Amino acid sequence: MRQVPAKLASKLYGAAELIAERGLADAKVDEIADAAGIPKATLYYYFTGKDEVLAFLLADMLGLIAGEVGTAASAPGSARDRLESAVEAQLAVMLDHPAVCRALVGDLGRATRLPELAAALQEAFHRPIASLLAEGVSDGTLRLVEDPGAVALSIFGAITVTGLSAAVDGSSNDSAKDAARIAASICDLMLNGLATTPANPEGDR
Amino acid sequence: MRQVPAKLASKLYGAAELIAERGLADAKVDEIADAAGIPKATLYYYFTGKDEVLAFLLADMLGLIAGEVGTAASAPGSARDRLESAVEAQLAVMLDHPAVCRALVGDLGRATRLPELAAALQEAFHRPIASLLAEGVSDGTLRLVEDPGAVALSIFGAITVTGLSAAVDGSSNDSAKDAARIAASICDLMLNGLATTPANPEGDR
Amino acid sequence: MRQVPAKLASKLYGAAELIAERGLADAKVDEIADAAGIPKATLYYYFTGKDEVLAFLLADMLGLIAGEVGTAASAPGSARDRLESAVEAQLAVMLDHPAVCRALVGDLGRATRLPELAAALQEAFHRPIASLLAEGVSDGTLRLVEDPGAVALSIFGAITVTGLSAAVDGSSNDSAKDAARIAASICDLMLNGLATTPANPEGDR
Amino acid sequence: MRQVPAKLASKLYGAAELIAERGLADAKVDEIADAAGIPKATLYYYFTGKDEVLAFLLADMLGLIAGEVGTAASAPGSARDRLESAVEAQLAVMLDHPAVCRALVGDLGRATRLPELAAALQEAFHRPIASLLAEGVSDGTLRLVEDPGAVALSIFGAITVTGLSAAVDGSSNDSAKDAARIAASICDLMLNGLATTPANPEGDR
DNA sequence: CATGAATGAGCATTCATTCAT
DNA sequence: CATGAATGAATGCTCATTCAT
Repeated sequence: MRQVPAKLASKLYGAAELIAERGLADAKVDEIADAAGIPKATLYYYFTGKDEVLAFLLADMLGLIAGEVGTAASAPGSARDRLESAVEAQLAVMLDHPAVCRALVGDLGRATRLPELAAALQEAFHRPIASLLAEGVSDGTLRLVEDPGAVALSIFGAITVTGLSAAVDGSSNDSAKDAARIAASICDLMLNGLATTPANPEGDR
Repeated sequence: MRQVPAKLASKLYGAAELIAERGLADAKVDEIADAAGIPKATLYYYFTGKDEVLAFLLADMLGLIAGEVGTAASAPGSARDRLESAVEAQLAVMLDHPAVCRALVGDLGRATRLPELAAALQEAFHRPIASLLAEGVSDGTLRLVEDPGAVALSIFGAITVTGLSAAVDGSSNDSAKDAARIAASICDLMLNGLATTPANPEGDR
Repeated sequence: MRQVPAKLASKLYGAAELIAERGLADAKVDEIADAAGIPKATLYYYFTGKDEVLAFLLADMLGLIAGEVGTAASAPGSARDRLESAVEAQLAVMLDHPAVCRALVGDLGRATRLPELAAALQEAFHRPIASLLAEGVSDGTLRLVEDPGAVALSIFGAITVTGLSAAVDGSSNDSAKDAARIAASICDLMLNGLATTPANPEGDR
Repeated sequence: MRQVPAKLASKLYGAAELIAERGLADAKVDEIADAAGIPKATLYYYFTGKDEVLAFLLADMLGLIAGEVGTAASAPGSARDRLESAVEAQLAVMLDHPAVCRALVGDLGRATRLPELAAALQEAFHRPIASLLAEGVSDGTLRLVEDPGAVALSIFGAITVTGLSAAVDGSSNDSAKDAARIAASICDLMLNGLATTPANPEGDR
């Protein structure tokens, strides 16, 4: 895989919608090239095959997301506040790039099959949350739970599915506002819970 | 698509693992037929094509899941208790059929593309939760949230992603126990939240 | 091939239109069965295979035609008069059964490949004409030509192509009248020729 | 269907014999490709399917025939002489390309189904004859008949069937001589008729 | 006798990839 | 450096035929 020129990379994003629509496996190289507006053979000049094209696209997208979330997560403030920022950042980036997001999550199943992709997903989405949970326990702004891994996964799932749903829906056109609203809902749920009575001291079950 | 005999349906489940492993697009019809132990042409006698085979499998699985979750959700007891039962039921059925579940979520992207499947998913997973949330507000066991749709989606996401993760992992062999443990974690999170201080009265942001 | 019940035979004629439309090779057994209104497997009860079904249909049709033409050709009268009757009979039967005729002639190419069919065609269409030409020379009503075979073939071709054209066209609904009119044209041509000056005695070349 | 390179076109003629022998429906794409000496996939690069390959071949052949016949028909001389030339030209080209001719007539049934092909046939064979008949009336070398369309069709049929018969037979190896001999027979018939007595003035029937 | 269900064997078509220019 | 033309290797699907009932 040669150094991909920025111009080509940006053109390739034009294919994200296609991938979101058809799925990775069903997106033909011809279609990807057409959607990107470049000759098919040119793809093969820069990439060694279809999979590499897709890997490049996904990696690029994930890098973007990881960056934004990472920034929010490492800002100053309490872990709890930063968790809220990170949730919002994650939703914001998903709603900003709905096609990319659909392509990514739509072929989530591939994560099961491509370890590399699974790791990148973990890095971009899951780890920041897990870290913030731990930090929250340290700085006293979040309580200690029994199975932090499951909780991080739950939060990740809540964000991802809610974000995907909004991305697929696509009816709104103020994505920043949507992200803020949804993030508020999720954070309210995750922080305050739904119970009308405080948890009894003996545990929940 | 002809009426599929029960015997054939059950044989087809033998192909779920394959689909989970390879993904639908990469699972050759020959392989599916082999995995199910039936001649390829017989598949085409009952289904109009590869996609219909998958659609049948997914629909069948979703029906199963919907049944189990529905039973839990409509048992006697407070809505809050039933929510906990439903979460556990959902996780239990996911862990009971890990291959099916992986196939389902693995091709989740298809849900974006097949409205029919999206509707079935909604029916099996999402709606029971949404209903219980509303009932909880009525019977006073769950508090009223601002955006119940987003909350239901979040819970659905938490369960699904956590369940998928456990299904993919597959290291344990007491799935019922796993389901109970994970369900407890999720419910603790969803009911009690993570905040160390009660939500301030002005709202969280 | 079992004795074919008359009822079945008549039903099979319902498939002639289909064969005319699609061609023999492209008419699927399923389609033939559907067109005839009988179960596909029943065809296989009476016939050993697709080809036999087709052979039966074609043979039956040709038998019909041969009979009508034969009757006209063996009526009393001069050979020349009987030639005219035979031409008209042939056209009449073609226009009476346009689908059969199209199926038969449309797959004329098959005659090249199925010797049996070629022989039957010869018998039904070509031989009566050749015989009448010879008889006409004997009874003095038709002149002797140099290559009687070529002439018989020419007449056969003129009738067949003209009849096929009319059968395909299908715009008229008085087939008997059409047949008479076309037959008159052909006979006028074949008997009197187009030359404005009599043939010179040395022959045409 | 892309622009077909001349080289490819000429190679495809190598498959005409095969199509003539087997018929289009029974000629496998593999066999056609083999007979033409090109990879199967290359056929699909230029044509959208098997049918288009045949359509191209037939159209190409018909173009050839139309050219030769057109030349003969537009030479100087009386219409009657040119009719004789055209008949001979048509037979000559049929006997020169027996495989093509057999393929053409063999799938003549297709003409019933492909309007495009029917039009091309009309153009190549039928129209020149019809024109010459009309011109013959004008220049006084051919008499006026009642139904010129039927007569043109009859002549076309006579030539085609006779030519096909000779092409299928294929026993001779001096095709030019054969064409001349058959053409003479047909022209003798068409010009002078078979009647031993002149047509009676009241018409033939 | 007749037929619904099932299938073996084959085939048209697709598509990722190569490579000469 | 970029690409139009060409193709090898699969693969989804069809369809004539069988057979238990």
